[in-house]
Amino acid sequence: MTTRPRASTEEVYARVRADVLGGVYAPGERLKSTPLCETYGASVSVIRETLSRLTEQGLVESEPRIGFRVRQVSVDDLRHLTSARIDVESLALRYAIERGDMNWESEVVAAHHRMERTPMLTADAPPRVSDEWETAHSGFHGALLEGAQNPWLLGIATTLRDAGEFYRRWSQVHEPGRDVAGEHREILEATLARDADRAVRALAQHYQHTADILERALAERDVAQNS
Amino acid sequence: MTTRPRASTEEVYARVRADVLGGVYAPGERLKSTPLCETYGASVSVIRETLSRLTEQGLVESEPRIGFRVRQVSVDDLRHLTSARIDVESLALRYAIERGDMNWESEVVAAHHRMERTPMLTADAPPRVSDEWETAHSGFHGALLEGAQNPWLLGIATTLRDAGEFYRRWSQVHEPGRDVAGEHREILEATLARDADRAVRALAQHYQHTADILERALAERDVAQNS
DNA sequence: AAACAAGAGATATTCGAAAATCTCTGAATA
DNA sequence: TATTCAGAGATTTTCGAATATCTCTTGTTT
Repeated sequence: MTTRPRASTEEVYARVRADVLGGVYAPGERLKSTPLCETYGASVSVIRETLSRLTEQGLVESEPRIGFRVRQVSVDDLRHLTSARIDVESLALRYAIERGDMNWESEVVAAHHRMERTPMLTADAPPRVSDEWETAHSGFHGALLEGAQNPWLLGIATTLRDAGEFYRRWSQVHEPGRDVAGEHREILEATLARDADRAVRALAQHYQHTADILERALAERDVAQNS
Repeated sequence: MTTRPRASTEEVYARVRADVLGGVYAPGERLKSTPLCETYGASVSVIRETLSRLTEQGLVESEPRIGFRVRQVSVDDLRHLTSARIDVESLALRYAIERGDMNWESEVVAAHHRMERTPMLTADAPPRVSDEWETAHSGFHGALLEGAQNPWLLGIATTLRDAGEFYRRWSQVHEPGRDVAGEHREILEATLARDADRAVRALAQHYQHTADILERALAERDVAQNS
């Protein structure tokens, strides 16, 4: 089995994207081509293509003739994003609960299990949310919506999730008292019980809770910056 | 007042995008760089950047190392698209009706007036839907959603609208008996009356009606191709 | 005849230099 | 002192040639 070598552009694109999403660059930070070329070992065309793709996704902002920068964050934007995300994912979850078959259910259960068995925090000091858990978490929410069987809806949900990821990774907050596992269990149970109202309520609360924590962190950061 | 000369990339991008959306290239048609370079008078990097941006939007499909092609269409895809579009726009319209201020109302009325006063069909034989009307039509639906004041939601709606535009322009069907103006008036009236349920119902019917016509045209085209 | 291999041509991709544009500094002017 | 201007340096943008890859034809082998 030969592993077809990926096109360089694809690889560089994936790495830059992961780095932007992973908080390697600060919101609003300029992304100059020359340094990026060195960092990722690619030529200016490849970097440029990557950045314009990310711009199209809203992860990067571009001003023609001036340059690219990581997208800005703000409390207002976070609120809009959260609202849109809750609305769209609720929609998709309802479809999934209505239409999802046994195979979908199994995938959801599997994804949930994977997430539960992945350690959430790293051994660092202070502890960070581990990349593995983030992936598993994303996988669980993705699996839930998969049942809606509408590629357009899924695509939209993914875009919004990525934008949310950006906020989350950047702030790297975590609330000690929060029972995230419990929130997920509630979503899972309601979904398997095919109780759409209850599942959607749980999902919305889950996202709203996260957003509230992020918003507080964001506000604190702004205060710190202005002083 | 100096008109800042747009970056060439931006101009080429806009032209290619308009052409893809406008049905100049058939769904599934390959978009080879060399011919495109000549057509638009740009170098391969500029064309490539344009195509990868359009790929990110879902208007163009790309297979690494093989090339770009105009996105495929299918009855299934149209159904998914329509469903997502109705759901998302309904959401946005509800917010708009709930939150929109007097200024928004005025914009909606203005956009509607503009559309009503623009001739829908060209003088060609057979008559086509005029570009001016398409623009005005798009403007009306855009103005409606503007009141939701959520950039994320608006962005999503725009993406879906563009994809729909692609289907519409490509098939260029029009139903002689259909009272499009009446459908729009109903949406407008219900919106101004702040009757969300009625407005959303009218909007959904409007899109579903269009989709049904397109679906029929699409099915006929497939039959014609397979024979 | 079918399957495979080699090679020519077509095409996508990558590169780095050339050109265009922007930004910032410091001197000249009002 | 504030404003304007010129120019050096930094940066983005564009270009077309060089390279890598794919595709299709033709010929060879089984």
